[in-house]
Amino acid sequence: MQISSRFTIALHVLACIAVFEKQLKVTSAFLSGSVNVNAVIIRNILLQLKAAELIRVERGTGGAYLEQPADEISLLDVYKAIEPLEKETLFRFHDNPNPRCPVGRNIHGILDQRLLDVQNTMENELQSMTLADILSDLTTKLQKEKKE
Amino acid sequence: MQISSRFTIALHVLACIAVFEKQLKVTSAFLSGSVNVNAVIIRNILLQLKAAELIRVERGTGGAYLEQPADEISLLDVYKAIEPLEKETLFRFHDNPNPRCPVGRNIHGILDQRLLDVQNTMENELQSMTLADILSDLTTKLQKEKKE
DNA sequence: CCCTGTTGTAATTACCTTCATTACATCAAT
DNA sequence: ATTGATGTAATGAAGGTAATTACAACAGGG
Repeated sequence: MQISSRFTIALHVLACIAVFEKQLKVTSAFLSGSVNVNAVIIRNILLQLKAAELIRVERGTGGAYLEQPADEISLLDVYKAIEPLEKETLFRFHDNPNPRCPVGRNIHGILDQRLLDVQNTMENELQSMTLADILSDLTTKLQKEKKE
Repeated sequence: MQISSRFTIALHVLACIAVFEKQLKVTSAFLSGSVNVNAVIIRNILLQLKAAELIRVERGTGGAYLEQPADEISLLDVYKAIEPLEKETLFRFHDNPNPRCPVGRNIHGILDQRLLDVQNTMENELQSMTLADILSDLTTKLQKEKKE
């Protein structure tokens, strides 16, 4: 099972806002064109990013803007804004192990901590990367493009 | 989006096999009773664990057995046996970013490496834990049960 | 004040994955 | 041959993803 593409879409959206917000009005239609998914999907993602206070969206006139500096928006911030993980655990657990089996009645307690460790490790890695890193990679790539 | 419960089911199954294989015939019906999911689900998981050479399954007579020592079966081995992500990545990517947008035509290349780093970090953590660790936790818990 | 462009939001649809369930062929030992 | 188990296919329900249509709410310009 994979993590939904809405996460990478959100990163794409944030990168677009950072790059274009000074030059033009970054609307859901514009973002829809760059990401190439339906504008309603974009708008829902914008709502989630706004709820997490990562961006600001102008209601009537249109346009999205970063609400925090790029180096303070970590990939974990975006991940948590987008992924509505039930009970916050990455790993789903089978519901009703048999309490009359010594393994069945203990497996949940045993695995919970270890799987949480795995999840925390992953989230720490996500926290170590910021939108600024993405933007830095991007300018590097764009400069390479110019040379050719 | 969460990782399928088939992963924790597989760990439950392996723990049961390790605990019971010397005492009784560990059949899919028995495992189904301990895990509390349908026997066909168990059988399919057993097939995947067998394909990964983690267990052996007796065809006509029935019964599953560990094919490797518990301290050589890492949680990553189980994860890879169960989750059919072989060629795919943990993070799904939106398909067709607009190549005429400077962000759109570069976002994939930029994010790929960073998301792969995150995935590798998670997998390394999974590799550091083995079935023997789970069994050790289990015996500790069972001894505590006895005291009460 | 109304028109226009945009956001916020609901509803519908199609598709995919997970898991439960039924059914049955295959197999090994007695 | 009978028995008890595995291997495997097919179907259905439930839930999530994403596309799409539709429209109310809103802000600014003419």
